[in-house]
Amino acid sequence: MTNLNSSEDIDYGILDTLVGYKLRRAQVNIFNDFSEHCSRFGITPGLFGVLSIVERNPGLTQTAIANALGNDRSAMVSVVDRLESMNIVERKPSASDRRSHALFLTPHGEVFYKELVAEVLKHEASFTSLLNEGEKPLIIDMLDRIAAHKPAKQ
Amino acid sequence: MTNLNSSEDIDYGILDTLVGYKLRRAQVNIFNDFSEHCSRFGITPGLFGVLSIVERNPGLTQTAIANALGNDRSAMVSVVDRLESMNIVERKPSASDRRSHALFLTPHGEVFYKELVAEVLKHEASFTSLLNEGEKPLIIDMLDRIAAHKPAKQ
DNA sequence: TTAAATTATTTACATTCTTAACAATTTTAA
DNA sequence: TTAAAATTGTTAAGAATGTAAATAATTTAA
Repeated sequence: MTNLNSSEDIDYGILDTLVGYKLRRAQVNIFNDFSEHCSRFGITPGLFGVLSIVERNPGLTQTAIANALGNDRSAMVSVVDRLESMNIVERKPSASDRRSHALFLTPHGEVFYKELVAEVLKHEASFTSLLNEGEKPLIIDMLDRIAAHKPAKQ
Repeated sequence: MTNLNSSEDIDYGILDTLVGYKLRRAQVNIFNDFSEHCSRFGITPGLFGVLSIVERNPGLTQTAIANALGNDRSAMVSVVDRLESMNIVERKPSASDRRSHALFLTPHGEVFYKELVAEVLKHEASFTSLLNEGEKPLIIDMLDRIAAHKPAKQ
């Protein structure tokens, strides 16, 4: 077989040198695997992020969680609606501010989250096995730098 | 100011250890900066990927390009439509297969792409400056591993 | 105490991705 | 050679995600 137009024959040019492109390809792949692992839970990467913050920081408002995750406030509404309909999270009136909702895991949510984390850790281990000694903390450090970088507008 | 609910007070829990989460945050940030740099060209990261492949591999079919970039071929249609409407890319009938279109940069597309790459390289340099000696090839290598990993279905 | 800011929410919209279907064409197999 | 299967570009529909603007309720600041 002559392999015409197969991806092995492709010259990626500058793409092969761009961190942004490589990040994208890696992120898509790892997110797809995450979603496969967690499909039986009905949980996407985005939902898992919210759950993780709520579990470790019970009582936060929706806006605080959105800020923590770099999301827009308005996007939280449907996410929390969904998690509430799954009986995983509940909105409670905030004691200090009657405009806002404090978010908590429900008792079922606590159990659910523990099982979910076990699955997420399997997924993570599968990818971490690709990294050599010391590489995981290093890539996380580099990714933190890239995520925090705010270049001056020009 | 007591900084109530500011992101500094947030416990990210397991998220802080997940390569997938860190990848996501880094990727969103670098893509936003890419888009800002290239907004005057009307080019998104996705369009730039297609242009880069076409420039280095003139005459490829839409499906071959989609495969190279990990996209679905149906998504190529509107992308190529857009690039054609910008007079950057043109579809030509394939000599060997009357079902397919061979893609090429137009003469204007060649000039356009050169200017675009100059801007992309400025963007890239801004982020590469965050990485120490030897870290860029290393992160690209790690990202390649993560992007290529196909865990066995379980 | 008024004016400004913030919260959650709704709505609308643009993107992006998937999936399925289709006609035209090519490839494969009988 | 011919019939069946696969491939190409395309269209259409639906889901997911992100963004932006507007609103009422409430809080904060002047």
